[in-house]
Amino acid sequence: MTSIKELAKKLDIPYHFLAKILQDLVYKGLLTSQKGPTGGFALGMPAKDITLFHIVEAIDGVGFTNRCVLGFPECSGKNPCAVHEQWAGLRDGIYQMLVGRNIAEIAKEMRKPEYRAVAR
Amino acid sequence: MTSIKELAKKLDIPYHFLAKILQDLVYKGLLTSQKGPTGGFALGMPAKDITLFHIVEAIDGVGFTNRCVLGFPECSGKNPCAVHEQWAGLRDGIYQMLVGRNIAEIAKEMRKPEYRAVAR
DNA sequence: ACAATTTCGGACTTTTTTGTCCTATATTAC
DNA sequence: GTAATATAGGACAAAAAAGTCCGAAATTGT
Ligand code: FES
Ligand code: FES
Repeated sequence: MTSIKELAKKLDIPYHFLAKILQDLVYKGLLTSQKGPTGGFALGMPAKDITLFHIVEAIDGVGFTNRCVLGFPECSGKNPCAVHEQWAGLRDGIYQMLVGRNIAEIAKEMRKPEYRAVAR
Repeated sequence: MTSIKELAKKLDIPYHFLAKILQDLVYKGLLTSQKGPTGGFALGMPAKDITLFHIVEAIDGVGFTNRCVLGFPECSGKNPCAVHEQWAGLRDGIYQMLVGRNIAEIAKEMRKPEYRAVAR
């Protein structure tokens, strides 16, 4: 269990700002939380099972998987846009990229101090 | 030359709303414009030369071509993120998809009434 | 020169997103 | 049971984005 206070200090971002993010992630199911002393936040499932796709789903949404990339009302082979075929392949590639990585692996890879989350 | 009035009617979107978009596209170089009667807007270069990439560049920006897809401060082989390699391929695929289509081709393909731009 | 038409660019308003703060509620240890 | 500590959730504020409007400037035809 990690508390907001602790995490906010480590990440050097405002307490209340972080609080809202974490609470949202609890709501989305990615984290669990516990109140009271010794309370805090923890992963909602084993790190091995949390993929980048889960995170993108919680933070940005995954509408890209079924929406037309050119913005047309629907994406289907019935009425394909100019890049429908090409996009189908790329979209699948992105999906595979996201589901193929879990945060247990990633955490292991990212043990270098150079890696710091940053506001886009 | 097409006027705002005419286009707004065809697309069934507010006049002033469209005006701002067109003026922005002139500023970005995608369109040219002329004032006065018989004035209006026209393509800034031959339709054959305007690719989807130009349009994405003008509307959304093309930061995706050199930014880390996970949001880290920089994207380079020196300090690759967990999906840097995979993303490099996909990113290039997207780029090729965008530069490989010009609006002359697309216009020809999209002569069907089913195709209507829509606010996402 | 004048009147009509059309874009230009900034001001303004509204809506959405982002960020902050405060009170309530749950949990723990004593 | 009480005090301390932690998250929950809504209210509030600020900032950004999206959309609207209007007067100015340019162009055309008479
Ligand atoms: S219709 Fe455009 S991506 Fe499928
Ligand atoms: S470092 Fe993340 S995509 Fe290159």
